[in-house]
Amino acid sequence: MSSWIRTEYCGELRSADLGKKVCLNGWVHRQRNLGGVIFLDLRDRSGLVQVVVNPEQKEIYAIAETLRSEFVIMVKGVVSRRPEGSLNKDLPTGEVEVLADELIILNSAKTPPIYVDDSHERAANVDETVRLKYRYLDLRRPARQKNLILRHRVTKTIRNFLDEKGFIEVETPILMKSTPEGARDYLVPSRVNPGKFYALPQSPQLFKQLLMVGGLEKYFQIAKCFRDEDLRADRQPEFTQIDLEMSFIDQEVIFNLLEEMMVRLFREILGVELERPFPRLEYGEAMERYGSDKPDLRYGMELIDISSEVEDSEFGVFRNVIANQGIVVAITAPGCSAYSRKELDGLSQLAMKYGAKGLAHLALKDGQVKSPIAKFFTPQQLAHITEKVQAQEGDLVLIVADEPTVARTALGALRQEMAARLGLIPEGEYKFLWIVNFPLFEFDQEAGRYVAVHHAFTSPLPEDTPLLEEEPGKVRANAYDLVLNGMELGSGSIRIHLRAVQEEIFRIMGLTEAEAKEKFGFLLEAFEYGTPPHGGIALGLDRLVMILTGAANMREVIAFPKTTSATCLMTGTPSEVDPEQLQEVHIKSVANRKTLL
RNA sequence: GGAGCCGUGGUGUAGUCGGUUAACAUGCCAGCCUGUCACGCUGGAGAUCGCGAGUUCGAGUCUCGUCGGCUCCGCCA
Repeated sequence: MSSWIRTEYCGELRSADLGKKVCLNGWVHRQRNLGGVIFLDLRDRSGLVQVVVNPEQKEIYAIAETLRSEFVIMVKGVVSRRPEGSLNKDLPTGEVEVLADELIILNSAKTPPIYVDDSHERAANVDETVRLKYRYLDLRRPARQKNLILRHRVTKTIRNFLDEKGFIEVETPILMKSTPEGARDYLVPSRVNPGKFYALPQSPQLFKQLLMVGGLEKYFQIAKCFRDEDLRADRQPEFTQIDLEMSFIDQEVIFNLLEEMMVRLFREILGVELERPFPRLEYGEAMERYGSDKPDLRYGMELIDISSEVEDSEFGVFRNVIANQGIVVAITAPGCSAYSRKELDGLSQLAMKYGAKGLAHLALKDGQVKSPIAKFFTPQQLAHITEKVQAQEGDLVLIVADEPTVARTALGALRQEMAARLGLIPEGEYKFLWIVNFPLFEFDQEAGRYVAVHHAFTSPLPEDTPLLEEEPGKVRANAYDLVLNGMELGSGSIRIHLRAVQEEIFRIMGLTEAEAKEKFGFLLEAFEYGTPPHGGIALGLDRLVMILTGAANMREVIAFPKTTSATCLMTGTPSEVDPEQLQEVHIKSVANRKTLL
């Protein structure tokens, strides 16, 4: 028998191929046995084509009768035009069919526990537990493959782009040193160094800076990163960054590069033209106007400070908040004046999740302002408020009074919720922006010290460096975030390249000289050997692909993702290991001791 | 660490006020059917209702616990 290796992909056959003798490999997507003729939908990565097996072909007809879903087969035959009236316009290959004259079963298959056929929603509706356990079957679904193929095109486009721009892709270690600050590390015990541990990188940060010291000048990497923190829909414990770093540059160089990269990417992947330059927003302004450092600019509904409108009112809650350096902020939800008590309670609970103590509201209906708190305000005060927030008849004004960050964050969450409920978020729009001038430090109450907002290697803005000594909390950072549609897509900074500055930052963060030397001595030393000014950025590839595919969850764009509890249902990761293995790496587990106590 | 939602044949769901035979669709198996394409028709098998306690004459249904999944807060420089 001649070769069974495919000559064509199923989904690519067209009328132009009529008369061609082809050999196909793939999975039986569906079998339709009409009692005489048998139709097979044969599926491979490229799509489906209909195969016809006629009873006259006795040998292969007998085989075709035994075929079941997901059997792996080889079919040889001639591409033929379908008879008049039996064309399928819903299928790209719908004008043709393959008349089988050879058919062999390469492998049989048990009945799949999930639907591979996603012609209907049922495939996507199968419980995710089952789909994660049988991930290899879930991956056969065209919708899944589409995401992975798009992801491939994204990384390919980015590699080409950065290569054209003179970047060198360099791999950095996966086994590296645990460093303080930041997320929890995944630890790997060392067998040959008893009691010592490697850590998996949270990002290649230090290595990419050392590559700049090493004179590479332009580096990038599609880098796996690991953070042992709790998961979210857009957070996996291992994820991928598009990581890059450049020497002899400033912020503008990075912005230009990234904007050009995004323009290229959205054009090639989605056929969407992005507008440049991307808008820039100061961190403080973003918080004030949107209650978020990653605002979604696809809709308005901005936060409005009404502190001065309410400070003279009879409402004690507002007055107290203002007296204690707090603020009163509001948003206007158009057309929501008829919200029920229950709906308002729901919004109130949302606000409280973000630390707000409550949520006040004003409903503008029947030409009046209706609200449980209306009695504390004069008609004139109410008019001032509704005017300030530009509320009209039929609108609902939501008000949070609290310490500034809490008030804004809570109301920012409400802004997002209301926009979603009211359908104000347009699909197919991509609103990029840069957030700039982040604070360099924030004071961590729990730790009782300053911690870096971005990371410890971020340089302060030159004009703010005089403040380092006296008021570290007021120093702004040479750092920036790239935000897209309310998602933090990337984060970067111009780094410190002077030893003295780096030591000062460590000192402010509460590291003693000895600690700094022990943890980061190699970096400090490197800075003494001609380190160029440098900076860079890292983009979350998974998040980028989520937006490009419209995925609601990161699991949809990762081939083998983890569950919310950081496990893999297919392989059963993580798992216990043999006591011998533990002994070899000098580890004794106390996991069970806790439960016994 | 905390909150919420979910868990019923392979899969997706229904299951009333707690009432004895757990329903429907799809998938699966068998038979019939020569132009279907989510083929059709007929018949059949398939569930101790996630697990464990408790309340009750009686629990898929109520209570408590536990496990798993998902979403969110904290956390994620």
